[in-house]
Amino acid sequence: MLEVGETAPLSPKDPRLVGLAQLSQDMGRPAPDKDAPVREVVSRLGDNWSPLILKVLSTGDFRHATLRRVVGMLSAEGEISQRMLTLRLKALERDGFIRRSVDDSIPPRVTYSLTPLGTGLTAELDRLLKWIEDNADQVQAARRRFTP
Amino acid sequence: MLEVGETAPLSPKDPRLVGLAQLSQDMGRPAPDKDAPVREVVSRLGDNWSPLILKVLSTGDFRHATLRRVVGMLSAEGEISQRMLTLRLKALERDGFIRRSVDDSIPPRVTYSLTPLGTGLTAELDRLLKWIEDNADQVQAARRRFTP
DNA sequence: CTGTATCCAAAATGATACTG
DNA sequence: CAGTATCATTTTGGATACAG
Repeated sequence: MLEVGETAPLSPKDPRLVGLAQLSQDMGRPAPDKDAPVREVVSRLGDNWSPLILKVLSTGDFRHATLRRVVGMLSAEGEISQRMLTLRLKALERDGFIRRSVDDSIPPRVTYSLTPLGTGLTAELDRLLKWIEDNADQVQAARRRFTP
Repeated sequence: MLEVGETAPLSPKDPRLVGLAQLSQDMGRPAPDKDAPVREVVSRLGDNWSPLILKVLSTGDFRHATLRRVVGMLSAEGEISQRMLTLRLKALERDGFIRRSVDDSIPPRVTYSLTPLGTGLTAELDRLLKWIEDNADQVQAARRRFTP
């Protein structure tokens, strides 16, 4: 019964674990913290629509139908379904990134806009997008180089 | 046949469209550019495991089994399945963010580490995570305030 | 116009067994 | 040890019809 490879190791004194302690905090204390905003927000940013919605709203306020058309025009996925748009908007509103304003005309006019918090998030998002954009060549080069 | 609401508008002179032009570039030229790294990489960052894998690797090199255990320990989702770990690692390797090194002992020893590109991405990711962390209170406050 | 409800297809993930 | 293959389950998203 020999200990092969790394079956047993990972002792508490492993130097790699030191850096991991803080990370553990960031991703949600104890660990099974499903609602940790960090986790959820990042996950939101990873869906196909939320970043695009945020970016579009960063150029001005939009009403539901218009927003849908503009998002659809900019997306590689084609049109966003009305359902998805509603879902995403609601999630973003819930987290305080966008504001939903209704006026009481008939038919009602609903306008979406970024909150200050949403503006902040979008700014961060822009930084990330810019980095990826700046390094897109390297990514594509790596892909060509890659052999499965 | 009156034009109700925003059915017709969005004329070329709409000031909001100006800001959108650049965005259109960023998200993939023409538009239906599915492989645009920007889109794919962001989407990768949005899955539950990739960011965690990157962050763990940023603390040092790891072998497959160890990485799996460490990631599992830090995740709110519990263990990562062997399959998912393999899938994520392959995707990250394909894009040039991590390196897979095999030595020819028996059994083979496979080690994963960040590439310089991966280190850069992780740094950007950290900035974003930090922003979210710093604003987590506001997000949670918004959630409590939110009424469906 | 701005959504909600329902049904259905597709994608992501996990569990398990198996291989070099 | 490090993976692959396969199947079951969950999650996600789209289409459509309908309501205030």
